[in-house]
Amino acid sequence: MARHARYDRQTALAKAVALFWERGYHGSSMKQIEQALDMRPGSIYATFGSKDGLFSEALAAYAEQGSQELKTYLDPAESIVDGLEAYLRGIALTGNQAQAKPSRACMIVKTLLESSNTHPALAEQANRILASIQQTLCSTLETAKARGELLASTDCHRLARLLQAQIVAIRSMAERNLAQDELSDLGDDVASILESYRTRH
Amino acid sequence: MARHARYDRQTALAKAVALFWERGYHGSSMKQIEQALDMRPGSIYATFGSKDGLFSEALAAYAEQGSQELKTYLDPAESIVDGLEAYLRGIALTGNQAQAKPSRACMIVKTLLESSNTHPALAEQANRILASIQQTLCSTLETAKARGELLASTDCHRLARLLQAQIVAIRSMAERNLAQDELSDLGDDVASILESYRTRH
DNA sequence: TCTGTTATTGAGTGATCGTTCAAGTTATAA
DNA sequence: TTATAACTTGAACGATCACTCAATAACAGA
Repeated sequence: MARHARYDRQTALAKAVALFWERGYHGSSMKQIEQALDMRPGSIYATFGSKDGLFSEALAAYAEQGSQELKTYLDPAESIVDGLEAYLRGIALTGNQAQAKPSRACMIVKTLLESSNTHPALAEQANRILASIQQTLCSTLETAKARGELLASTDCHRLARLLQAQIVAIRSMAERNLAQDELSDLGDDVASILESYRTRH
Repeated sequence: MARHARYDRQTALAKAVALFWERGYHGSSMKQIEQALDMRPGSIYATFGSKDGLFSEALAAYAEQGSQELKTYLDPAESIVDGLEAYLRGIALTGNQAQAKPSRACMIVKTLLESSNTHPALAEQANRILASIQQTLCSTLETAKARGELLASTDCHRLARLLQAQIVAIRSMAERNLAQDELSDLGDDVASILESYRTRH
């Protein structure tokens, strides 16, 4: 029919995630977006509709890659609870990651805190994503409980909420300029919280 | 000598705290600041120097009132650890507060996450405040340990860091649209983390 | 090669950003 | 009363904001 698109949508989105994650919604100007995506305003608006639309898609993409990251800890683990503890310790590590991330804190939480009183639509999306993650954690914990990893008295909904709070906590504390060992100690301490819900052998 | 100032500096600062806490640095325009403080630009710049200067003073004022709030939990408590647990449960409550707060999340954390890659001076200030709070928590825990409230094996520096992470977690989760009982359950679960560091009687 | 379709370009839109400052107002000191 | 110092005012500044659109370029099918 006609001309090919010069830009790959997924590639552009990945670059948008990096910029928005690093600088936030209000902190990222269209000028910076144009530079980061190597696209001119017309192309950006033709592809994503608006700055809001681009941010929204970027946030969704970030959430998807975040849930994949959790899976990479759960899959090779001996047990689900082992995997969850490894995940908590993993996100507390700063040094050993090959590719430096745009920000240490979670983009979803950054978005929630930034937009809750300034941009209701974004806040609602962040809320929906967090609720979805909590539900995923809950299902994971239910499976662990069915496998006998967790005490029969465990309320998985409550524990999922507590677990999400711990993830938020580590990622936010990681944005501070703490020493590596301080942060990994925190990771250990947080991971050990799960131990009190575990069945003893 | 000359004319009186029409504005009380502390009153203006309190209004600035409310606005910045609610909307963040980038989300608050000078127009909104003028309206919130009922001051014209010239007066604002004569009094606070710049938007940055005003925000910086507002953040410091917020930190001061935040540390006072902790004291109101510690002072009447039977023990230090009781007071800390009451504080954790208290910040998880949304309903019973007389005056509605501008935001549920902590302004210091909001500032840290918003400014870490866009406004180094603000991020540095947020970092310093958080380090100072952690030090205060550490001293408090040291006292509790000296009184025999905490296990002799307790590393107070680590526990202070874990405690601060829990405060950050609750306040950030409070920005979600969770039901009141969900949040208070989280407060209970977080408070119970301290129990494992407590001496048994 | 020509035609139709779609993508890209980038100068330009009005609005708003943080900030300035000359002018006006209100007090005190002489 | 007068002079002077302190404070307030608000129009206006250049820069930047998110966004638009007519012109141009690059492809496909005939």
